Amino acid sequence: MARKKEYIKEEVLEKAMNVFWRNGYEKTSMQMLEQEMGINKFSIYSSFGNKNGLFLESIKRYKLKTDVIFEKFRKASNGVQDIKQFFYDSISSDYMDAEKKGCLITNTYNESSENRDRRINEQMTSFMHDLKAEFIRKLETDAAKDERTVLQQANFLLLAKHGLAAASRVNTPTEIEDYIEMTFKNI
Amino acid sequence: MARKKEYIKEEVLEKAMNVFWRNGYEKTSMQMLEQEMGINKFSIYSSFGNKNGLFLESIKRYKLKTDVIFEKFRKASNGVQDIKQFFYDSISSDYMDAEKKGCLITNTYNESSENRDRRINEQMTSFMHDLKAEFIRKLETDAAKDERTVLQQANFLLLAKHGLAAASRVNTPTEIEDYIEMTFKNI
DNA sequence: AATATAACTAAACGATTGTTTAGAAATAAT
DNA sequence: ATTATTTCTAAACAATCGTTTAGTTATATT
Repeated sequence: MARKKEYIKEEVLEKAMNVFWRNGYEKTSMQMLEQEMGINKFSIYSSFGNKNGLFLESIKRYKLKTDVIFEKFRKASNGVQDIKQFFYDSISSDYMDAEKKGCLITNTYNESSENRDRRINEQMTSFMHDLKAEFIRKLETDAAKDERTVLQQANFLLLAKHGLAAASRVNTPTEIEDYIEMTFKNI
Repeated sequence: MARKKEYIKEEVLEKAMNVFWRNGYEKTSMQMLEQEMGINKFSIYSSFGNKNGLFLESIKRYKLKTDVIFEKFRKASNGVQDIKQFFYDSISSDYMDAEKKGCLITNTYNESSENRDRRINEQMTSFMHDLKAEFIRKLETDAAKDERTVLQQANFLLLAKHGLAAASRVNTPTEIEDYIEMTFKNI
């Protein structure tokens, strides 16, 4: 009864996610998205609503993508060592090439958090919450740590991820490795 | 021979610096600056050239402002303990009220670093370089640390400052204190 | 084959960005 | 008091932002 779409929604979404990943939300314009996604603004708006909607879908897709790492992390059973491995996996070139810098969600978190779409904030909050919960679960496997220590270290590791995100943008692999090793030296 | 300025350059610069501090470079518009500085766009441009020039002067002024803390840091003589104290001073309410979040220069560093004015990048690089040099000097006072360890820990602390900048935007004072304490636990 | 509907192209929308400019107001020197 | 020079106000600038819309093209159903 009507014309066919000339693109696959998930394909252009993947491309959009990569643009957001490289440049951040604010620095990504609809013009850039049009070009990189290879479809017209009209098609973007009809498929994703608006820029916020497209970003929201991109974040959800990012979560799916990183879920592989997160599941590996969740299923592992070496306590604190798993967290360290998770840090290394997060910056591994397997799922992140040179132009995609850091963690999309952590980066977004660092962009000024006000005036943002509610649903996007929810996605970020839940991501951070899940991560923290998993940190806590891993830390708790060490019976030597009391509850206060566990919470303290979980917060520390969550913030360390911000340092890692910053590092993966400007520092060398050696410096990044140094940073991770130092972070876990007394955890 | 001519009309008098109706504002004091350093006074309006102080106000501009605070606006940049609160919002970051990109999110600060000339309209906001006009309003907060209390002078016309024409006056801004005749006094500071353009937005970049105004930001550059703001950074220089920020350096002057924080030099008090940095000098205290430099002159102290308790080695690593001084670095920790410097971290605490950096977030103290003495020089930073609730709306100014984190370190202006570290924040700027976290904003995408490309397409920026050369002179601004120089200011930031020199700030980071000076900070790192001082970290190294303090760490070296501990004879137990070999050269490699000193460099490794200096890099770690520099990146930890990014985590602190992120923390000071979203976390509670207790969490921030936890973060600092944990950072220095094994330094 | 005709029709209805969805997806396309491409231009325009109003708002906002940083920057410039024309003209009025003020002041110091003549 | 006139003149020269600087600062002011206020409007406009071109460029870009995210978003919408009018009109054409293609396809599934009748």
